[in-house]
Amino acid sequence: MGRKSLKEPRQKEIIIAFYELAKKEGLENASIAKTAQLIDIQPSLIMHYFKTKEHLLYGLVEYILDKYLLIFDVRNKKSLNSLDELLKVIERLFSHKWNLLFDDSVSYSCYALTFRDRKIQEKYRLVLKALRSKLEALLTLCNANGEIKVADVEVTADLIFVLVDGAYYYLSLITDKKEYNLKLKRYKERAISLLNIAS
Amino acid sequence: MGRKSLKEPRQKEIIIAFYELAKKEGLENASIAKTAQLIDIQPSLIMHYFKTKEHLLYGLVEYILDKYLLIFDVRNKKSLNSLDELLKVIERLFSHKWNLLFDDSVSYSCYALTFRDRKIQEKYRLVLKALRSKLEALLTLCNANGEIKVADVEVTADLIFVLVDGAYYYLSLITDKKEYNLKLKRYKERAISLLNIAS
DNA sequence: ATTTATATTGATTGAACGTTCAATAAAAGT
DNA sequence: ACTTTTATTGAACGTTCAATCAATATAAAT
Repeated sequence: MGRKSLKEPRQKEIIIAFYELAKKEGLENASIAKTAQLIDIQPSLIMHYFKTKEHLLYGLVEYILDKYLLIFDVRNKKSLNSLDELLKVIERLFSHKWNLLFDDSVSYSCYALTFRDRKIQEKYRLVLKALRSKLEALLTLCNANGEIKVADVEVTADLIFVLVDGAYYYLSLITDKKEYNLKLKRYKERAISLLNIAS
Repeated sequence: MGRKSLKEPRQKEIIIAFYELAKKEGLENASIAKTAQLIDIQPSLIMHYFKTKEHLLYGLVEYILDKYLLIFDVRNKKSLNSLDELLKVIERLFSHKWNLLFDDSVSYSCYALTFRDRKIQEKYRLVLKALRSKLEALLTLCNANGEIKVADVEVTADLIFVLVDGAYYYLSLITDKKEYNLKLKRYKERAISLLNIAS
């Protein structure tokens, strides 16, 4: 009995508003009051769904990290062979805009929290490990199918992500489109060269 | 005439205090009042030397970025040949603790500012480009001395920094010392393998 | 000694912060 | 109709924030 709980959808709505605000003004300037104003509710309602601002922050981090894993959702109508799927994933990794909601500023701010918040650190660790595992599995599959020849799939998967993460640290600063695309292409080719694709 | 200006040393003192505070509590929790308290001065004195908090932040970013360039100050008593110097620089790049004052949390927070502050973005761009240029010069020198054989020094210098930046994005999360050192060694060897060192 | 420029203090401002709480509204089950 | 549970409001709390300003102190030059 009693009223039906709106907890889940309301929490998500609040997190999304908080994220939108953080994208516009920076995570450090995103407040509960402003978030509430954005979706026309009272600040106290946010406190009702998240006991503290810290919990709201946890919600945001989870929301963002969940998006990371979507990179591997490559499926579409036509069933791809494993190599095409792998290449498509790598393509996505280096496109970085596979998700329009992605925001670099907020991402790095959240990542910075990792160093002072154990829970957030653990969340990140899990996701980054999961990403590597997924790529590793894909490499193993392609290996078995004789499409690529990778000696150590763990090392290679790791290295590809190192390339991706390192690439964007620098690419984020490059405004010149030509230079940006040239560098991006280089990095991507470097990653693909690690695969030893069977000819 | 009039009193001698203390501007430079005082500003530096304030920036360092602000940095220490940011290291402890996170950049987003570092305030002017707390900084003042740390070095036993009035908050208004900080406002005297930095018109706004924004300017204090600029000071901090410059202070941090200046440290980056110290990686290349490898000189000591014995004069090294160019290859040894190069290897020492790479060693440092992958040690990441060449400077005890370095703090990852504050670094990523500052980097996040890049996306919403043009001036900070420009500062970062300049420094990251300078770092690559310096490594490039070193590679060119070693090439000329026949110690290495690098086809495109620009591409290689860039790639080494991509490896460094990408490596630490993941390494920061690894608490297990063994795994940390193993991964670090891998990344470093991968970078060195790009050099084609003459045997 | 006086002038001049800078250093530093200390009080104060208004706005924004996260959080609390009591009160009311709305919806579900009995 | 009554109970129970959750949703939501709106006012208020004390604290901290960046910033302002007038007043005083200090040190150099004349």
